[in-house]
Amino acid sequence: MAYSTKTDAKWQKKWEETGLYRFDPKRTDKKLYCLEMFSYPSGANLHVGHWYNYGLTDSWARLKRMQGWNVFHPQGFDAFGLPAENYAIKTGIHPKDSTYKNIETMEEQLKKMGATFDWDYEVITCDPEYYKWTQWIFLKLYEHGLAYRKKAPVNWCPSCKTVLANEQVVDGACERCKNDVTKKDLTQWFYKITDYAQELLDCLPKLDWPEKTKKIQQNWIGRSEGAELVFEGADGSFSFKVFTTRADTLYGVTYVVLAPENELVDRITTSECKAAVEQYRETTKKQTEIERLSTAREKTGVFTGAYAVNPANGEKVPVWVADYVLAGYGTGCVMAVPAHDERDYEFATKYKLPIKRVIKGEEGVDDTLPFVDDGILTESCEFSGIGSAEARRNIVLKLEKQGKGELKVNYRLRDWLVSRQRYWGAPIPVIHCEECGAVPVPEKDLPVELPYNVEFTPDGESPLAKCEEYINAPCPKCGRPAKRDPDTLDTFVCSSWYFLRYPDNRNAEKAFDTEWIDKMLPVDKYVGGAEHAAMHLLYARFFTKALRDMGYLHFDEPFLSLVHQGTILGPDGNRMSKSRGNTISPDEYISENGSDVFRMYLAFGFAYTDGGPWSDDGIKAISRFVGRIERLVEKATALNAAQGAGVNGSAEKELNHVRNVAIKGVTEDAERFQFNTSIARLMELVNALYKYESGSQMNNALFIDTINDLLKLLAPFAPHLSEELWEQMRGSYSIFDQQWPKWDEKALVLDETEIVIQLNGKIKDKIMVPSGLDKAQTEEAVMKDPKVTGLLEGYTVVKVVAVPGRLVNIVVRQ
RNA sequence: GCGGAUGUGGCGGAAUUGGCAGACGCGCUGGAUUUAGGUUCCAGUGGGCGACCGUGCAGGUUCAAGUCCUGUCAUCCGCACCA
Repeated sequence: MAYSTKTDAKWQKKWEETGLYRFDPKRTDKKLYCLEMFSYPSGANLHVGHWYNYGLTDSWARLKRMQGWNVFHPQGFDAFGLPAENYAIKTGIHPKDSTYKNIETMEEQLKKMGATFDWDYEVITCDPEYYKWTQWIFLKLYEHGLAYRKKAPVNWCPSCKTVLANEQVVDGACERCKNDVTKKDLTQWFYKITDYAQELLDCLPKLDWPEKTKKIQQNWIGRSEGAELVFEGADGSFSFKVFTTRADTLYGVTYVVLAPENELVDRITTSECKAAVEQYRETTKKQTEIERLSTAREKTGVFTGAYAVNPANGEKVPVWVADYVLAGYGTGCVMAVPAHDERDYEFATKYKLPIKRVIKGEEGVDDTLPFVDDGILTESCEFSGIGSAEARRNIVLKLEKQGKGELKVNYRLRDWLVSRQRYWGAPIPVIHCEECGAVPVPEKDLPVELPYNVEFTPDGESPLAKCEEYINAPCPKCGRPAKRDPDTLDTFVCSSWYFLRYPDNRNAEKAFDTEWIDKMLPVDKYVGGAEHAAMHLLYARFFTKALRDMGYLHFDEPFLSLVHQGTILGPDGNRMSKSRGNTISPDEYISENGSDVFRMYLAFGFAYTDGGPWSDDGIKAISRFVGRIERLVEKATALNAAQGAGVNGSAEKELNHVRNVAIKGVTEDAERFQFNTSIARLMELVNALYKYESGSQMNNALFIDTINDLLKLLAPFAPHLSEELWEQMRGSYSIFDQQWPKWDEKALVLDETEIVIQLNGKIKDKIMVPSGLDKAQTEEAVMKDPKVTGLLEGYTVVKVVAVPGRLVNIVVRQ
């Protein structure tokens, strides 16, 4: 019977019945935690991306298993989120109902993939048993000062009366009603990830992660060294700090700028300027972040009427408000040095503010303004004549003595806003009491369960706020009537610790057992999309470090080794999308060819981390390859296995050579997620077996033995097929309990090696020499070869470069 | 605008520390099997008649460059004035 979905079903059943992939909790010494980023349970079937991520990582896990590792390979669902809630608003189907239904479908599909997932350890983030502990972590963070409340602007659609996610704002307008979106300040919960900014940066070099991902995180954290300087109001009624990396340009400050959102603006704006400033602030609110931060746009701003004093020289400079200054970065105030900053230069030119040079270029350097490089100070009192680098330090040190400045490291990273004005998420376990303020829900009362009966229609309030039986609760401290926090947690919170829950998913007493997860973690291999390079991966690292500092675990990093799969594009080379009509549905291909053919095509047709365009022709090639293997097994099972032994003649040696090259190649390539070349080595082995089989004499034992190795090497990539053929070869169940083949170094070396002969770097000929010659021997063998002496006639040899086993380059002169 | 990545036959893609460019496969060509088509099996296949030329383009380093250096172009992806 040829391989088909029937084969898939047969073995999936047997694997399940025998519990083949069950993790053995007793063998933690050889544990290997292999994890793919879990998925959102959408209503649709598994798409090619799921297969590419899960199918091939599963192949890697199978390889590791056969190498003797006790692989922990769990799976679960990131089940809270916006799509289910939007779906509910549209159709009236409750998010809980649709989500659990989708999970059921998806589980079924994932099982059909034939992966080694151990479903006993499944985690679903919208289960109260899970989010109970998401809430518990919130309480712990709060207890340790890592969760706090502050005001922050949200996108607000005045017409829908609802808060919008960035992706729901299209060109400054509400996605649904097309009205202008503005900003609204709400008091919201934050996690203090900035406390860990430095450590998150410091630990990056040690991680076995793609360099570009580390770079993204490094940029996201954005450490910059500079200084905080104090500017006082000219009338002495106020003061504020600015952050600058260019303290050396302090004497060139001709104005200062506050972010429009800065609270100081209200206090300092003079009555004559009030109207203009207010109007400017309103316009700013309507800008989307993209518009506001666009470089193409002309800079705008207004004068507040107030003046501040330059702490270095006592000069009076005007205070402006402009939206090119961001409230969330640094102090939200900037000292403007138009002569030495492009943005300030542009702004000053437009509003006719003075421009004062305080830095000269070194000898011969073009220092036309704006001159933003380091140079020599000028017009800067006692600092004139010294270099920028030195001045940056000295100027701050001088101000420090007067209490007007200090050296300071600033990070671009902002605290993580976790409040969402949504229903379908983990409720924030806090009760707001008029007397006692924000009171955390006591641990014993967790989980704060999400009520089922709520009104989703957006009307300006969090859906939970309108649910009377939910929102009203007695204050845990004083017992008086109070109200629950109406918001839910960002779904990134749920996914920031699921890998900690997997190994201990049934624990009803704790989020996880410390001793146990210290054994099970860190995750040894984490595989998922590059789009999570900044946020998810940073948040998960932060959670790990925070929980470590609270003593709940004792490792520093959650994911030791990380791989990003590439993207499979449509056949036209574009990103797959319904609107383009270029989507590929795995289901049709699988029912026609079987899941292993589909998986192997994904393995063979692409460089794993690059991805690329889909091709139907590629899948046919794999189908053919499977047929070739089946016919080999058919031949082998008809043979008398007792005939023949060892590796003797040259044909046998050649087959054995290819076999060992394949073992080495597959072992090393699959290890580093280079599945395409792994399959190529298997194809070579199959070709060699055909060639051997067509020869005049056959050593049955060698042939059969080689086929057995072939099947083992194939097993990770085509698990059902290999298990089936292994059974036909009368191997004992299961092939996945067999030992991974080891290669024989001796068999990798042929008797003779081909050496390339180059003359002045150009290839002229090739000769065979005995293998294993060293440099001098290679040179000798080549130089006395008649072919070479012939080549050299009429030339003078200048130099000979010999590379053993590869080539000899002879440098000659006429 | 800034940052990152990529660029190799007709196509997908291979090439340890710089050491035979194009592994493996698709496609194509030819042959065998077959009544025929398909399937299967075998062989050939970067370009050029050739000396030679070929890894986006132009330089450079080296006995030797797809690989290292400088510049440049194109495509894709992130981030958005970071003071």
